[in-house]
Amino acid sequence: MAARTQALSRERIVGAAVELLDAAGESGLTFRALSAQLRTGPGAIYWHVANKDELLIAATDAVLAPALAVGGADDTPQEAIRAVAVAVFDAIDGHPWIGSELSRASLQPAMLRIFERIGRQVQALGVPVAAQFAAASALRNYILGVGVQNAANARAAQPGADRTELLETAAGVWASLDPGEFPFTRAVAGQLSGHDDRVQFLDGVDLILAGIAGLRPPQ
Amino acid sequence: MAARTQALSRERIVGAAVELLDAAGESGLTFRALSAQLRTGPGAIYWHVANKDELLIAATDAVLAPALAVGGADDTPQEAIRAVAVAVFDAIDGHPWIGSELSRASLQPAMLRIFERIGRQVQALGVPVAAQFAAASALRNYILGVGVQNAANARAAQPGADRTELLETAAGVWASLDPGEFPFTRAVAGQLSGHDDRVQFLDGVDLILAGIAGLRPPQ
DNA sequence: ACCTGAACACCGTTCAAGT
DNA sequence: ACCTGAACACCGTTCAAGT
Repeated sequence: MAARTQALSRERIVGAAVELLDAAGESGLTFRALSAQLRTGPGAIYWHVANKDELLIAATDAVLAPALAVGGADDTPQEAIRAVAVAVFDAIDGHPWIGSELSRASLQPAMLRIFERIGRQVQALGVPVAAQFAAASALRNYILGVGVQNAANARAAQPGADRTELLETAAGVWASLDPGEFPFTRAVAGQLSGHDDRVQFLDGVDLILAGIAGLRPPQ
Repeated sequence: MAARTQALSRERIVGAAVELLDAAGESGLTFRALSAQLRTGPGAIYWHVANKDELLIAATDAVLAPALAVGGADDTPQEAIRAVAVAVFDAIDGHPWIGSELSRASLQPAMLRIFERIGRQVQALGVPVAAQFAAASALRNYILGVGVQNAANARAAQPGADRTELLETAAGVWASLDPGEFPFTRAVAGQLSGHDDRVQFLDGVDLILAGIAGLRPPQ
Protein backbone atom coordinates (compact mmCIF):
# COMPACT_ATOMS: atom_id res chain seq x y z
CA MET A 1 0.00 0.00 0.00
CA ALA A 2 1.30 3.43 -0.88
CA ALA A 3 2.09 5.90 1.90
CA ARG A 4 -0.90 8.12 2.42
CA THR A 5 -1.58 11.16 4.58
CA GLN A 6 -2.85 9.80 7.87
CA ALA A 7 -5.82 11.40 9.57
CA LEU A 8 -4.89 13.88 12.24
CA SER A 9 -5.28 12.72 15.83
CA ARG A 10 -4.24 13.86 19.26
CA GLU A 11 -1.72 11.02 19.40
CA ARG A 12 -0.10 11.90 16.09
CA ILE A 13 0.09 15.57 17.12
CA VAL A 14 1.69 14.78 20.47
CA GLY A 15 4.11 12.38 18.81
CA ALA A 16 5.18 14.99 16.26
CA ALA A 17 5.55 17.54 19.07
CA VAL A 18 7.91 15.22 20.94
CA GLU A 19 9.96 14.76 17.77
CA LEU A 20 10.25 18.51 17.24
CA LEU A 21 11.16 19.12 20.88
CA ASP A 22 13.83 16.42 20.80
CA ALA A 23 15.28 17.65 17.52
CA ALA A 24 15.22 21.41 18.08
CA GLY A 25 14.52 22.07 21.75
CA GLU A 26 11.76 24.08 23.30
CA SER A 27 11.99 26.87 20.77
CA GLY A 28 11.63 24.32 17.98
CA LEU A 29 8.02 23.58 18.83
CA THR A 30 5.79 26.07 17.05
CA PHE A 31 2.36 25.51 15.62
CA ARG A 32 3.69 26.42 12.21
CA ALA A 33 6.54 23.89 12.31
CA LEU A 34 4.20 21.33 13.79
CA SER A 35 1.52 21.81 11.16
CA ALA A 36 4.14 21.73 8.40
CA GLN A 37 5.40 18.37 9.66
CA LEU A 38 1.84 17.09 9.83
CA ARG A 39 1.06 18.54 6.37
CA THR A 40 -1.86 20.62 7.52
CA GLY A 41 -2.65 24.15 8.65
CA PRO A 42 -1.93 25.51 12.13
CA GLY A 43 -5.62 25.82 12.87
CA ALA A 44 -6.23 22.09 12.42
CA ILE A 45 -4.21 21.31 15.53
CA TYR A 46 -6.58 23.35 17.67
CA TRP A 47 -9.35 20.93 16.91
CA HIS A 48 -7.49 18.23 18.90
CA VAL A 49 -5.55 20.27 21.45
CA ALA A 50 -6.73 23.31 23.39
CA ASN A 51 -3.49 25.29 23.32
CA LYS A 52 0.29 25.05 23.51
CA ASP A 53 0.37 24.52 27.29
CA GLU A 54 -1.85 21.47 26.99
CA LEU A 55 0.32 20.18 24.17
CA LEU A 56 3.48 20.52 26.27
CA ILE A 57 1.88 18.76 29.20
CA ALA A 58 0.72 15.93 26.94
CA ALA A 59 4.18 15.63 25.35
CA THR A 60 5.81 15.45 28.78
CA ASP A 61 3.45 12.74 29.92
CA ALA A 62 3.89 10.81 26.68
CA VAL A 63 7.63 10.51 27.41
CA LEU A 64 7.53 10.08 31.18
CA ALA A 65 4.65 7.65 31.59
CA PRO A 66 6.38 4.73 29.82
CA ALA A 67 9.73 5.66 31.41
CA LEU A 68 8.16 5.30 34.85
CA ALA A 69 7.04 1.74 34.13
CA VAL A 70 10.22 0.34 35.65
CA GLY A 71 11.22 -1.75 38.65
CA GLY A 72 10.56 -5.34 39.50
CA ALA A 73 7.99 -6.56 41.97
CA ASP A 74 10.68 -7.90 44.31
CA ASP A 75 12.53 -4.58 44.68
CA THR A 76 13.00 -3.23 48.17
CA PRO A 77 11.30 0.15 48.71
CA GLN A 78 14.70 1.84 48.55
CA GLU A 79 15.48 0.13 45.26
CA ALA A 80 12.09 1.08 43.87
CA ILE A 81 12.58 4.73 44.84
CA ARG A 82 16.01 4.76 43.22
CA ALA A 83 14.50 3.20 40.11
CA VAL A 84 11.90 5.97 39.84
CA ALA A 85 14.54 8.63 40.44
CA VAL A 86 16.84 7.20 37.78
CA ALA A 87 13.97 6.88 35.32
CA VAL A 88 13.17 10.58 35.68
CA PHE A 89 16.86 11.52 35.52
CA ASP A 90 17.44 9.56 32.35
CA ALA A 91 14.24 10.78 30.72
CA ILE A 92 15.36 14.37 31.25
CA ASP A 93 18.85 13.51 30.05
CA GLY A 94 17.39 12.21 26.80
CA HIS A 95 14.74 14.94 26.49
CA PRO A 96 16.01 18.06 28.30
CA TRP A 97 12.84 20.04 27.55
CA ILE A 98 11.01 17.81 30.04
CA GLY A 99 13.01 19.41 32.84
CA SER A 100 11.62 22.84 32.12
CA GLU A 101 8.16 21.58 31.36
CA LEU A 102 7.80 19.70 34.65
CA SER A 103 8.30 23.01 36.42
CA ARG A 104 5.47 24.78 34.65
CA ALA A 105 2.42 23.02 36.06
CA SER A 106 2.32 21.30 39.43
CA LEU A 107 -0.79 19.21 38.88
CA GLN A 108 0.21 17.77 35.53
CA PRO A 109 -0.13 14.01 35.16
CA ALA A 110 3.62 13.31 34.92
CA MET A 111 4.22 15.03 38.24
CA LEU A 112 1.36 13.18 39.89
CA ARG A 113 2.69 9.87 38.60
CA ILE A 114 6.11 10.53 40.10
CA PHE A 115 4.62 11.52 43.44
CA GLU A 116 2.39 8.49 43.58
CA ARG A 117 5.18 6.04 42.77
CA ILE A 118 7.42 7.53 45.43
CA GLY A 119 4.65 7.78 48.01
CA ARG A 120 3.80 4.09 47.84
CA GLN A 121 7.40 3.18 48.55
CA VAL A 122 7.53 5.63 51.44
CA GLN A 123 4.53 3.82 52.88
CA ALA A 124 6.32 0.51 52.36
CA LEU A 125 9.32 1.87 54.25
CA GLY A 126 7.21 2.04 57.38
CA VAL A 127 7.25 5.83 57.71
CA PRO A 128 4.51 6.99 60.11
CA VAL A 129 1.41 8.25 58.33
CA ALA A 130 1.86 11.81 59.58
CA ALA A 131 5.34 11.99 58.04
CA GLN A 132 4.65 10.21 54.74
CA PHE A 133 3.57 13.33 52.93
CA ALA A 134 6.67 15.27 53.93
CA ALA A 135 8.96 12.37 53.06
CA ALA A 136 7.44 11.81 49.62
CA SER A 137 7.46 15.55 48.94
CA ALA A 138 11.11 15.87 49.89
CA LEU A 139 12.07 13.12 47.45
CA ARG A 140 9.94 14.50 44.65
CA ASN A 141 11.23 18.03 45.18
CA TYR A 142 14.82 16.84 45.12
CA ILE A 143 14.28 14.88 41.91
CA LEU A 144 12.50 17.82 40.32
CA GLY A 145 15.29 20.19 41.38
CA VAL A 146 17.99 18.03 39.86
CA GLY A 147 16.00 17.55 36.68
CA VAL A 148 15.39 21.25 36.26
CA GLN A 149 19.04 21.98 36.94
CA ASN A 150 20.24 19.44 34.37
CA ALA A 151 17.81 20.75 31.79
CA ALA A 152 19.14 24.27 32.34
CA ASN A 153 22.68 23.00 31.89
CA ALA A 154 21.74 21.31 28.66
CA ARG A 155 20.00 24.40 27.35
CA ALA A 156 22.98 26.61 28.20
CA ALA A 157 25.34 24.44 26.15
CA GLN A 158 25.39 23.67 22.46
CA PRO A 159 22.82 21.07 21.40
CA GLY A 160 25.31 18.28 20.80
CA ALA A 161 27.15 18.47 24.13
CA ASP A 162 26.96 15.53 26.52
CA ARG A 163 26.90 15.71 30.30
CA THR A 164 30.67 15.46 30.64
CA GLU A 165 31.20 18.54 28.48
CA LEU A 166 28.54 20.45 30.40
CA LEU A 167 30.30 19.71 33.67
CA GLU A 168 33.64 20.85 32.25
CA THR A 169 32.08 24.15 31.27
CA ALA A 170 30.51 24.65 34.68
CA ALA A 171 33.75 23.69 36.41
CA GLY A 172 35.56 26.35 34.39
CA VAL A 173 33.08 29.04 35.42
CA TRP A 174 33.26 27.98 39.08
CA ALA A 175 37.04 28.01 39.09
CA SER A 176 37.06 31.57 37.75
CA LEU A 177 34.83 33.00 40.49
CA ASP A 178 36.07 35.62 42.95
CA PRO A 179 37.95 33.72 45.70
CA GLY A 180 36.80 36.19 48.36
CA GLU A 181 33.10 35.79 47.57
CA PHE A 182 32.93 32.14 46.48
CA PRO A 183 35.53 30.15 48.41
CA PHE A 184 33.41 27.03 48.77
CA THR A 185 32.23 26.90 45.17
CA ARG A 186 35.81 27.32 43.95
CA ALA A 187 37.03 24.65 46.33
CA VAL A 188 34.65 22.03 44.97
CA ALA A 189 35.04 23.04 41.30
CA GLY A 190 37.63 20.30 40.88
CA GLN A 191 35.20 17.62 42.04
CA LEU A 192 32.64 18.84 39.54
CA SER A 193 34.56 18.00 36.40
CA GLY A 194 35.73 14.57 37.54
CA HIS A 195 32.55 13.12 38.94
CA ASP A 196 29.66 11.16 37.56
CA ASP A 197 26.60 13.31 38.11
CA ARG A 198 24.30 10.35 37.73
CA VAL A 199 26.01 8.67 40.66
CA GLN A 200 25.95 11.88 42.66
CA PHE A 201 22.25 12.27 41.95
CA LEU A 202 21.68 8.87 43.52
CA ASP A 203 23.93 9.80 46.46
CA GLY A 204 21.52 12.66 47.12
CA VAL A 205 18.56 10.28 46.99
CA ASP A 206 20.34 8.05 49.49
CA LEU A 207 20.99 11.06 51.71
CA ILE A 208 17.26 11.76 51.88
CA LEU A 209 16.48 8.06 52.35
CA ALA A 210 18.90 8.05 55.28
CA GLY A 211 17.03 10.99 56.80
CA ILE A 212 13.72 9.22 56.20
CA ALA A 213 15.02 6.09 57.91
CA GLY A 214 15.29 8.20 61.07
CA LEU A 215 11.54 8.87 60.90
CA ARG A 216 10.73 5.19 61.34
CA PRO A 217 9.64 4.33 64.87
CA PRO A 218 11.92 1.82 66.61
CA GLN A 219 10.54 -1.69 66.12
CA MET B 1 12.61 70.23 42.51
CA ALA B 2 10.10 69.12 39.93
CA ALA B 3 9.96 65.48 38.88
CA ARG B 4 12.02 65.04 35.78
CA THR B 5 12.67 62.16 33.46
CA GLN B 6 15.65 60.34 34.90
CA ALA B 7 18.43 59.13 32.68
CA LEU B 8 18.12 55.48 31.74
CA SER B 9 20.42 53.07 33.53
CA ARG B 10 20.77 49.37 33.97
CA GLU B 11 19.58 49.71 37.56
CA ARG B 12 16.44 51.63 36.63
CA ILE B 13 15.66 49.12 33.90
CA VAL B 14 16.08 46.13 36.21
CA GLY B 15 14.01 47.86 38.90
CA ALA B 16 11.18 48.55 36.47
CA ALA B 17 11.37 44.94 35.23
CA VAL B 18 10.96 43.65 38.79
CA GLU B 19 7.93 45.93 39.25
CA LEU B 20 6.32 44.65 36.06
CA LEU B 21 7.02 41.02 36.94
CA ASP B 22 5.57 41.45 40.43
CA ALA B 23 2.50 43.25 39.13
CA ALA B 24 1.66 41.17 36.07
CA GLY B 25 3.72 37.97 36.20
CA GLU B 26 6.14 36.62 33.67
CA SER B 27 3.93 37.48 30.71
CA GLY B 28 3.74 41.07 31.97
CA LEU B 29 7.37 41.75 31.18
CA THR B 30 7.67 42.85 27.55
CA PHE B 31 10.08 45.35 26.08
CA ARG B 32 7.14 47.45 24.98
CA ALA B 33 5.55 47.60 28.45
CA LEU B 34 8.95 48.17 29.98
CA SER B 35 9.86 50.99 27.63
CA ALA B 36 6.45 52.60 28.13
CA GLN B 37 6.96 52.60 31.90
CA LEU B 38 10.42 54.10 31.42
CA ARG B 39 9.06 56.61 28.89
CA THR B 40 11.38 55.63 26.11
CA GLY B 41 11.49 53.36 23.06
CA PRO B 42 12.06 49.61 23.17
CA GLY B 43 15.40 49.97 21.44
CA ALA B 44 16.84 52.16 24.21
CA ILE B 45 16.80 49.25 26.65
CA TYR B 46 19.14 47.28 24.42
CA TRP B 47 21.87 49.83 25.04
CA HIS B 48 22.01 48.74 28.70
CA VAL B 49 20.92 45.11 28.54
CA ALA B 50 21.89 42.50 25.95
CA ASN B 51 18.54 40.73 25.72
CA LYS B 52 15.55 39.49 27.69
CA ASP B 53 17.37 36.51 29.21
CA GLU B 54 20.01 38.77 30.71
CA LEU B 55 17.29 41.07 32.02
CA LEU B 56 15.50 38.19 33.75
CA ILE B 57 18.72 36.95 35.32
CA ALA B 58 19.51 40.45 36.58
CA ALA B 59 15.97 40.87 37.96
CA THR B 60 16.23 37.55 39.79
CA ASP B 61 19.55 38.48 41.32
CA ALA B 62 18.28 41.93 42.28
CA VAL B 63 15.57 40.31 44.42
CA LEU B 64 17.51 37.34 45.78
CA ALA B 65 20.85 38.93 46.64
CA PRO B 66 19.46 41.17 49.42
CA ALA B 67 17.12 38.39 50.57
CA LEU B 68 20.10 36.12 51.10
CA ALA B 69 21.79 38.62 53.42
CA VAL B 70 20.25 36.98 56.48
CA GLY B 71 21.40 35.06 59.50
CA GLY B 72 23.45 36.13 62.49
CA ALA B 73 27.10 35.34 63.01
CA ASP B 74 26.32 33.11 66.01
CA ASP B 75 23.94 30.79 64.15
CA THR B 76 24.73 27.11 64.15
CA PRO B 77 25.37 25.67 60.67
CA GLN B 78 21.94 24.05 60.76
CA GLU B 79 20.31 27.37 61.66
CA ALA B 80 22.22 29.15 58.92
CA ILE B 81 21.15 26.58 56.32
CA ARG B 82 17.53 26.89 57.42
CA ALA B 83 17.84 30.68 57.18
CA VAL B 84 19.06 30.48 53.59
CA ALA B 85 16.32 28.01 52.70
CA VAL B 86 13.61 30.19 54.24
CA ALA B 87 14.98 33.28 52.52
CA VAL B 88 14.69 31.61 49.13
CA PHE B 89 11.25 30.20 49.96
CA ASP B 90 9.91 33.59 51.03
CA ALA B 91 11.48 35.40 48.09
CA ILE B 92 9.69 33.03 45.71
CA ASP B 93 6.48 33.37 47.71
CA GLY B 94 6.62 37.14 47.23
CA HIS B 95 7.86 37.00 43.64
CA PRO B 96 6.67 33.72 42.06
CA TRP B 97 8.39 34.47 38.74
CA ILE B 98 11.74 33.89 40.49
CA GLY B 99 10.85 30.22 40.81
CA SER B 100 10.65 29.74 37.07
CA GLU B 101 13.59 31.98 36.36
CA LEU B 102 15.96 30.12 38.68
CA SER B 103 15.33 27.03 36.61
CA ARG B 104 16.37 28.62 33.33
CA ALA B 105 20.10 29.12 33.83
CA SER B 106 22.23 27.05 36.16
CA LEU B 107 25.23 29.35 36.36
CA GLN B 108 23.32 32.53 37.10
CA PRO B 109 24.56 34.59 40.06
CA ALA B 110 21.52 33.97 42.28
CA MET B 111 22.01 30.22 42.00
CA LEU B 112 25.72 30.48 42.71
CA ARG B 113 25.03 32.60 45.78
CA ILE B 114 22.64 30.02 47.18
CA PHE B 115 25.10 27.20 46.56
CA GLU B 116 27.98 29.10 48.15
CA ARG B 117 26.01 29.99 51.28
CA ILE B 118 24.90 26.41 51.77
CA GLY B 119 28.31 24.97 50.99
CA ARG B 120 30.07 26.96 53.68
CA GLN B 121 27.65 25.68 56.28
CA VAL B 122 28.11 22.13 55.05
CA GLN B 123 31.84 22.61 55.63
CA ALA B 124 31.10 23.95 59.10
CA LEU B 125 29.04 20.84 59.82
CA GLY B 126 32.20 18.76 59.58
CA VAL B 127 31.16 16.83 56.47
CA PRO B 128 34.18 15.10 54.89
CA VAL B 129 35.59 17.01 51.93
CA ALA B 130 34.71 14.26 49.46
CA ALA B 131 31.03 14.43 50.48
CA GLN B 132 30.64 18.20 50.76
CA PHE B 133 29.77 18.69 47.14
CA ALA B 134 27.05 16.06 47.17
CA ALA B 135 25.61 17.38 50.45
CA ALA B 136 25.47 21.00 49.28
CA SER B 137 24.02 19.93 45.93
CA ALA B 138 21.30 17.89 47.59
CA LEU B 139 20.21 20.85 49.70
CA ARG B 140 20.30 23.28 46.77
CA ASN B 141 18.39 20.89 44.53
CA TYR B 142 15.71 20.39 47.16
CA ILE B 143 15.31 24.13 47.70
CA LEU B 144 15.18 24.71 43.97
CA GLY B 145 12.62 21.95 43.51
CA VAL B 146 10.31 23.36 46.14
CA GLY B 147 10.67 26.87 44.78
CA VAL B 148 9.86 25.79 41.26
CA GLN B 149 6.90 23.79 42.49
CA ASN B 150 5.49 26.70 44.48
CA ALA B 151 5.96 29.06 41.57
CA ALA B 152 4.04 26.66 39.34
CA ASN B 153 1.25 26.51 41.91
CA ALA B 154 1.07 30.28 42.03
CA ARG B 155 0.99 30.55 38.25
CA ALA B 156 -1.78 27.98 37.97
CA ALA B 157 -4.04 29.92 40.32
CA GLN B 158 -5.52 33.37 40.01
CA PRO B 159 -3.06 36.17 40.76
CA GLY B 160 -4.58 37.16 44.09
CA ALA B 161 -4.64 33.70 45.68
CA ASP B 162 -2.48 33.04 48.73
CA ARG B 163 -0.78 29.77 49.57
CA THR B 164 -3.70 28.45 51.60
CA GLU B 165 -6.06 28.78 48.64
CA LEU B 166 -3.55 27.12 46.32
CA LEU B 167 -3.32 24.14 48.63
CA GLU B 168 -7.10 23.84 48.83
CA THR B 169 -7.24 23.70 45.05
CA ALA B 170 -4.52 21.06 44.83
CA ALA B 171 -6.16 19.02 47.59
CA GLY B 172 -9.40 19.06 45.61
CA VAL B 173 -7.67 17.76 42.49
CA TRP B 174 -5.84 15.07 44.46
CA ALA B 175 -9.00 13.89 46.16
CA SER B 176 -10.72 13.48 42.78
CA LEU B 177 -8.03 11.20 41.30
CA ASP B 178 -8.73 7.61 40.32
CA PRO B 179 -8.50 5.52 43.52
CA GLY B 180 -7.05 2.56 41.64
CA GLU B 181 -4.21 4.51 40.08
CA PHE B 182 -3.46 7.07 42.80
CA PRO B 183 -4.14 5.51 46.20
CA PHE B 184 -1.25 7.22 47.98
CA THR B 185 -1.87 10.69 46.58
CA ARG B 186 -5.55 10.44 47.50
CA ALA B 187 -4.68 9.22 50.97
CA VAL B 188 -2.52 12.24 51.75
CA ALA B 189 -4.82 14.78 50.06
CA GLY B 190 -6.32 15.57 53.43
CA GLN B 191 -2.96 16.47 54.93
CA LEU B 192 -2.32 18.83 52.05
CA SER B 193 -5.11 21.28 52.79
CA GLY B 194 -4.53 21.47 56.53
CA HIS B 195 -0.80 21.85 56.70
CA ASP B 196 1.59 24.78 56.68
CA ASP B 197 3.73 24.27 53.60
CA ARG B 198 6.41 26.60 54.94
CA VAL B 199 6.81 24.33 57.96
CA GLN B 200 6.80 21.26 55.76
CA PHE B 201 9.44 22.80 53.54
CA LEU B 202 11.67 23.13 56.59
CA ASP B 203 10.84 19.56 57.63
CA GLY B 204 12.30 18.49 54.31
CA VAL B 205 15.44 20.53 54.92
CA ASP B 206 15.76 18.85 58.31
CA LEU B 207 15.33 15.46 56.68
CA ILE B 208 18.32 16.13 54.43
CA LEU B 209 20.28 17.60 57.33
CA ALA B 210 19.62 14.38 59.24
CA GLY B 211 20.97 12.39 56.32
CA ILE B 212 24.02 14.67 56.13
CA ALA B 213 24.67 14.18 59.85
CA GLY B 214 25.24 10.53 59.06
CA LEU B 215 28.09 11.50 56.74
CA ARG B 216 30.10 12.99 59.59
CA PRO B 217 32.89 10.72 60.77
CA PRO B 218 32.57 9.66 64.43
CA GLN B 219 34.61 12.01 66.61
C1' DA C 1 -17.06 16.36 12.36
C1' DC C 2 -12.95 17.84 10.82
C1' DC C 3 -9.69 20.59 8.09
C1' DT C 4 -7.82 24.96 5.66
C1' DG C 5 -5.11 29.04 5.67
C1' DA C 6 -5.49 33.90 5.81
C1' DA C 7 -5.74 37.29 9.34
C1' DC C 8 -5.25 39.34 14.08
C1' DA C 9 -2.81 40.85 17.84
C1' DC C 10 0.92 40.40 19.59
C1' DC C 11 6.24 39.29 20.55
C1' DG C 12 11.92 40.12 20.80
C1' DT C 13 15.24 42.38 18.34
C1' DT C 14 17.56 45.44 14.90
C1' DC C 15 19.08 49.60 12.94
C1' DA C 16 19.17 53.95 10.46
C1' DA C 17 18.62 58.25 12.11
C1' DG C 18 18.89 61.58 15.46
C1' DT C 19 21.00 64.40 19.79
C1' DA D 1 27.65 57.95 24.17
C1' DC D 2 23.05 57.37 24.35
C1' DC D 3 18.26 57.51 22.73
C1' DT D 4 14.26 57.10 19.23
C1' DG D 5 10.77 54.49 16.97
C1' DA D 6 9.68 52.36 12.70
C1' DA D 7 10.47 47.99 10.70
C1' DC D 8 11.59 42.92 10.47
C1' DA D 9 10.78 38.34 11.34
C1' DC D 10 8.60 35.93 13.90
C1' DC D 11 4.89 33.99 17.50
C1' DG D 12 0.00 31.71 19.46
C1' DT D 13 -4.58 31.82 18.37
C1' DT D 14 -9.02 32.70 15.88
C1' DC D 15 -12.44 32.05 12.49
C1' DA D 16 -14.94 32.24 8.15
C1' DA D 17 -15.04 29.15 4.72
C1' DG D 18 -14.73 24.80 2.93
C1' DT D 19 -15.38 19.27 2.65
